[in-house]
Amino acid sequence: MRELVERAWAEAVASGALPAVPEGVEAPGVGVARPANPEHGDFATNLALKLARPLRRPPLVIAEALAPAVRAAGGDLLSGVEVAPPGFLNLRLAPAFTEAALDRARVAGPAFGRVQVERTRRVNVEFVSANPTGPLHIGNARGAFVGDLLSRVLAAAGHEVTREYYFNDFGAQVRVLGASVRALRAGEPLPEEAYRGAYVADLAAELPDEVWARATEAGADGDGIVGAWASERVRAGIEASLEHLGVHFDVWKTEGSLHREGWVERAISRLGESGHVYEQDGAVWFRSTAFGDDKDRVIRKSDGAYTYFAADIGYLTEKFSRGFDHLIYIWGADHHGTVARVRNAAQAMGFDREAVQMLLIAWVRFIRDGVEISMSKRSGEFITLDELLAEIGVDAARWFFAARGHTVGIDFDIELAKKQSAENPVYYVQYAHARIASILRRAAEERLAPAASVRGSLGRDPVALGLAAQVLRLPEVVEDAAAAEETQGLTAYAMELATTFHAFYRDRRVVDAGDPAVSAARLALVDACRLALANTLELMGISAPESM
RNA sequence: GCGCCUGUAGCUCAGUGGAUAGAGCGGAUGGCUUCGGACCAUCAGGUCGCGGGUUCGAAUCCUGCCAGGCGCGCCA
Repeated sequence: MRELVERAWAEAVASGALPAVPEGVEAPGVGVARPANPEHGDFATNLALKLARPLRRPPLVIAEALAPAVRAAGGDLLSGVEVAPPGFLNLRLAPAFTEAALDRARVAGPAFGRVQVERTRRVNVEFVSANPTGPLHIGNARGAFVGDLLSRVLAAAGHEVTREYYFNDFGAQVRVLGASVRALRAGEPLPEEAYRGAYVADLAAELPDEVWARATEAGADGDGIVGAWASERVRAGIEASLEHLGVHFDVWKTEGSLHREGWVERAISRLGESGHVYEQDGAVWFRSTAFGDDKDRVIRKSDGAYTYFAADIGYLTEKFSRGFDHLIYIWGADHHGTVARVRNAAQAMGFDREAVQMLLIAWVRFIRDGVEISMSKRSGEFITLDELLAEIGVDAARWFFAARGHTVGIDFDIELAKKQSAENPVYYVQYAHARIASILRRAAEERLAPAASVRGSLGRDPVALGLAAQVLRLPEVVEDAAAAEETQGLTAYAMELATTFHAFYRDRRVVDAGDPAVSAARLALVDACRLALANTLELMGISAPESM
């Protein structure tokens, strides 16, 4: 539709109906919106308002001049082009076009709503990335859902998406976990800094004798041996939890592998080639200030060990070497201080810093009985993701996070969520889907089937056309969601579509054995609606039940 | 102190340059002998944190305040 208006604009200029935008003045972008008010048509463009300034003419005059060109460009696609003060052009779709589009949507089936954006990318989405020292807890929930939701949306827009989980498989945390398990197994008191959750006791009980023997033999190094076993055990549990949420990772990457395979060393020398690496006080530094950071950053400590940041830059080069042209990191908001240094390093190594993007996920305060739940893996006081989802359900949780922007802090009242779950909007949408499925079953009993094509059969019914128009918005909703890297548009759309359907159901009888022609057309329409609901829910990883 | 994020209905949140600022929950009232009442309809509820500015037009952009969160390590 935007293209159509742009084409009309170009032709209006070519034919002399409108003056061209003067040299040196930036031409405005064409905005096409879906008016909230049905009287304003199916689409509206503000082009005339935008052109008022550069052309130095009143918007209404421009709109009048533009209207015939839009009419001509629209051909039989548009049934109406109206000028409305203060200078909007309101466009109305021809029923025949809507009918044809609906037919195409039904043929596309599960692919309806998937789009192919002009510039597709190979995208790496790294998320969760919690170190395997304990089960995922509710603090990890938001990142897991946001990363998965975003991955689904990007894939639906035609991008090639790889979901990646990064974790540390050696180092202090893993040794502490090992020491904790070891102490419990030996019946010794836990070290001061130990992990204390019930899962630690479970691990101690499950520790194979063979590992235990090797650890005992190794003495002090035994913590690492037990830790390696325990962290892999925990990691597998994390993977199982995530799969249970419908979150599947394509790649599990360890920090250790980056060191072993030389990525860290190579990245540092590559960084050195840019001249932004220096030594001071026995440590190796990256001159991050050269790119606007407020201080330089240590890559290798004076004791010879690499910092976490060193692994970050090694990982950057490793990711780019795999051919990704867009790296997305889903990080907790508390990591925002590290954003600049990583992007700076990417730039210094000659990568496009714009291709490296961090999405900072704001904090979620989990509240039960009016009290915030504090979480600490060390103390063992936390609620696992599995426990949370057993309480409120995967579908409700996914909806909850999909409906909110990732930058806003959220209060998640668990009791309230449970109490409201029966009234959760997600069930409203699922109900609409189940209701349509029920209608289709009922129709089959009456020996009525959806029409193969709705051509010529909806055109005179504004209620049917209204539902069809709502159904046909899906591809544009997906495109917008992918472009904005946001999912709230999907939940809003699903709600509106369900509402429109329920109103249609109230006003129009679908299954009517006395009028098979109308029934067939309406069955086709509601089936298309069911398809749009199912595809939208699928995009969010939410089930679309046939009955409930 | 500096940096980033947030502030919209009683609650939880959408809306980031357009037409009368929306939804869900909660509240009030009404609606099936007929395709699923987990539904529908109507009503109440707003200084869009506050003040300036830009614009034909600002919740949206700029700026100064106020409030809350997070960060500012040779930790990870």
